[in-house]
Amino acid sequence: METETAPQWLTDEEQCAWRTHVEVNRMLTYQLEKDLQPFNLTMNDYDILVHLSESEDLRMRMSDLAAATLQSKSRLSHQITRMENAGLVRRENCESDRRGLYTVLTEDGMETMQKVAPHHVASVRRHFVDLVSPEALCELHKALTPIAEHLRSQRGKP
Amino acid sequence: METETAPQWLTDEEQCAWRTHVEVNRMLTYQLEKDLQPFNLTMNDYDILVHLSESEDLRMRMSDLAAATLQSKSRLSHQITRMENAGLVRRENCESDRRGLYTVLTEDGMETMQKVAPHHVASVRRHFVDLVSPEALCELHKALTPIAEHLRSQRGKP
DNA sequence: CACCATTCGTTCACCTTTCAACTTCTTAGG
DNA sequence: CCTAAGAAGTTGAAAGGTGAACGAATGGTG
Repeated sequence: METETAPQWLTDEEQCAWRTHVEVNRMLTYQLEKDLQPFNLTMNDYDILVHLSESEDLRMRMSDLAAATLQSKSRLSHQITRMENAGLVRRENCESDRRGLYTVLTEDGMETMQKVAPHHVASVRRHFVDLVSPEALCELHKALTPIAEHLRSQRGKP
Repeated sequence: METETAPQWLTDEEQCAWRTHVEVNRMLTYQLEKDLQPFNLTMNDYDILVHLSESEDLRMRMSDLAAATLQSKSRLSHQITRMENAGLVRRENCESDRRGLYTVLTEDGMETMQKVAPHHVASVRRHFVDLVSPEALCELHKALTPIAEHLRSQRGKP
């Protein structure tokens, strides 16, 4: 049985919007990464520091952190090992579930965070937020919201 | 002399828009990548096939292709080696500049492209384009345009 | 013309990510 | 309880990415 249908190609407007979106993402990632380099941090490092610093007791379970930062457990494990060696975080056993581990933000990690955050925020402003009007930013957010919801609902499906 | 100024933190709206943007990008990349996997292609592969198929004589210089796909020459060189082994492209000497090489789309590469494109477009629709109204997509595009321009102007600066 | 800075693309050594296998512990069912 | 299914996290090997260094070719300048 035939299930093929004519492909629904993108219209010019759609294609243009799509390509811009992809391009912005790649270039933006590149710039933000570059602006963090002087501090010897990657965006992944920074993201993890943010999550930890916003968590109760400055700690998170490995699995939760992996889910929150959208990466595999394996990748996170290697990543945390590196950050541990750099003194930014430390592993700590979990009493209630002895399979589990916490990643805990160290004093050093917190200081690094506080030192770097202003620069990173400035970078986000310079390359993104400050380049569009508050109204446009709001429109952008409104447009992305349904997409974010859809994608969240797709996480780890077939 | 003191050059520090109070950090311009993001407002709640700004932060929310920003985080959504980052999140969408990561999840979207993940989904598109996943939808290409059954065809044994990565987005990088696909992107290169698109660029080549849209070029005159189905060929591009390495440097131009690297610039177009926003990756380092080194990375592209490895990437093309892999794609060459997969039979999708082939390297060809450049007559007018004997330092140079062309990456040329092969017959196989073209067929792969034509086979995969409808699926990829469907994927882009499913996870992005079709989730927002044409008006919202247009707003999105309008909001991103100045950002894209800014970032293009930053390419390879200090 | 001869020179030297520059460009083109590859390579090497090193780091990061992926994937599957593995250990340890928890938990639901009989 | 005991067992089997499954979750938490790590590990190690293989694949992919980075950045500096390199050889070959080009092209503007004196």
